[in-house]
Amino acid sequence: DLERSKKEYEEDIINGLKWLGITWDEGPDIGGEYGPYRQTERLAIYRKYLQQLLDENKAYYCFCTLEELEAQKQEALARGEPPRYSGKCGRLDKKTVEKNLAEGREAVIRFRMPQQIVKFKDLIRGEVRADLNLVGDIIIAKNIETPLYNFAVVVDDALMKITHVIRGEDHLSNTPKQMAIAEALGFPSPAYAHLPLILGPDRSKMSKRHGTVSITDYIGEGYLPQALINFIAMLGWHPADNRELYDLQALVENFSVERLQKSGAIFNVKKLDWFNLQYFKTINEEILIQPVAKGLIDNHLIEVNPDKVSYLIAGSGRLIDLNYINKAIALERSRLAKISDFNLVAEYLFKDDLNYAPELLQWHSAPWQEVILALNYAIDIIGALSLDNYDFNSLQIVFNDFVNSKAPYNQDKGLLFWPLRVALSGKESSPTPAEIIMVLGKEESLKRLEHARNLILPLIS
RNA sequence: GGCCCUAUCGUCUAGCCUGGUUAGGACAUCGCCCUUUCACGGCGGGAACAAGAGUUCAAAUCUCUUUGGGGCUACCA
Repeated sequence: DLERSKKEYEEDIINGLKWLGITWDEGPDIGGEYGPYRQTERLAIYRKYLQQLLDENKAYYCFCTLEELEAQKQEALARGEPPRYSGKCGRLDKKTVEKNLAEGREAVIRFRMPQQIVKFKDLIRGEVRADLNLVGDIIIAKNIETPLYNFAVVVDDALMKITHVIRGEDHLSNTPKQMAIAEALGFPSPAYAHLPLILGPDRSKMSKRHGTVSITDYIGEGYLPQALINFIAMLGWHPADNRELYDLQALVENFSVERLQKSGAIFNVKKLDWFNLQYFKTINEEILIQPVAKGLIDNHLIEVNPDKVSYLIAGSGRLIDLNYINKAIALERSRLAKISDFNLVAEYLFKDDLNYAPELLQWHSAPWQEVILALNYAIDIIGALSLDNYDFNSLQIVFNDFVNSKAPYNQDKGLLFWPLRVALSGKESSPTPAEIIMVLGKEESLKRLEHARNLILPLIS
């Protein structure tokens, strides 16, 4: 169908498969012995076989109008019968057909469906039987130049020497038709395996209305190919043991058709996220820097500095470099399941005007005086330090020493740490203050603490 | 409606073929620990054989029926 064969769809599919790490030996992008591989480029081939069926009287022209067909269909339905073509035009004599054609009447091509019960062995479902009497003479081409799916794939499978057709269960009922066409053409039928469908949360076939369905979209959402492959594989296949993590190679080594599932599985995003986390944990931070920087730019949190090697915090003009981003990633790593989470969870590190209610600074409704006191202590401590000489651990020790030696903090550390956290991050959940300080640096940290203090001052009467 | 496929925790599933399991694992959820918050991590809990009948000493497992779910029913693929 020309409507669907847009170039961008093709590229979408090819890019998605490549991203997943799936390769192929032949295809529209790399050619091969059995090409061409685009159905739009195989029209001459289909025409030849269409003509063959016509010549052998295994197919015929049908001149019935859409209106007639619709009327018949409704009639059949009303009688509670399966709607199928009456076969009327199949009984036309040769002269009439030629006359009609010569007059330029519109005609589709129908296949004379053998009236029999067929059985075939599906690799997943075992023996499947279908009654072709119920199907009727299906249309296999809109005209000699425009073949339809059920006919075209049969020709393709045979000519391309396809041995196994593995596809969705939604094609199960097409299989007998295709086998009948193959037989009429004198082609052998490939082995068939019909996979269960992936379902949306409402248990119906997963589609656009369920949200994200295309690989491209999952790439955009920051998922890792290993996670998507692993997750989808487990949706329809399961090993005998309890192993969960399989990369593509392990899948290839261990896969077996026998262990394929028969019933449809609901696509559970939470589990996909878990798989992603498993692989995300193993990837090196260096690899994350560029994609994360790109995400920050796309979200207008930072912009590239004219010098091209550093970045500017949007709005404030604070200068940061890749090392800063690197430290930020390390800091938030455990809160990330995928790259795109970073913008949300680490926004405060790339945004200098934090918006939070002053009340958030109060640990268990501590009085404002206490909050001010805590902020002041912190400002003194940090102000006296040269952070270059510290790392997270040694800075944490400085704070711990202070807290342990001073009441009331030795009784309730939150009294000190909570206001710091909020002042530094603007949030109630964040890494520990010492960690944030090591990323922000002395200057920006002090600025944020002072800002918090200024926020409170007017509240004290 | 007709035809076809299918049925174990909320979800993905192991077990079913070759009857005898405390019906196992993972995600999610809940609780506890770690802890200044969150996350990570560790430990633990609750949670399923769709229903009925039959065969059998014994049924998730074999047979039948019912019910549920899904797909197809195009001059789409």
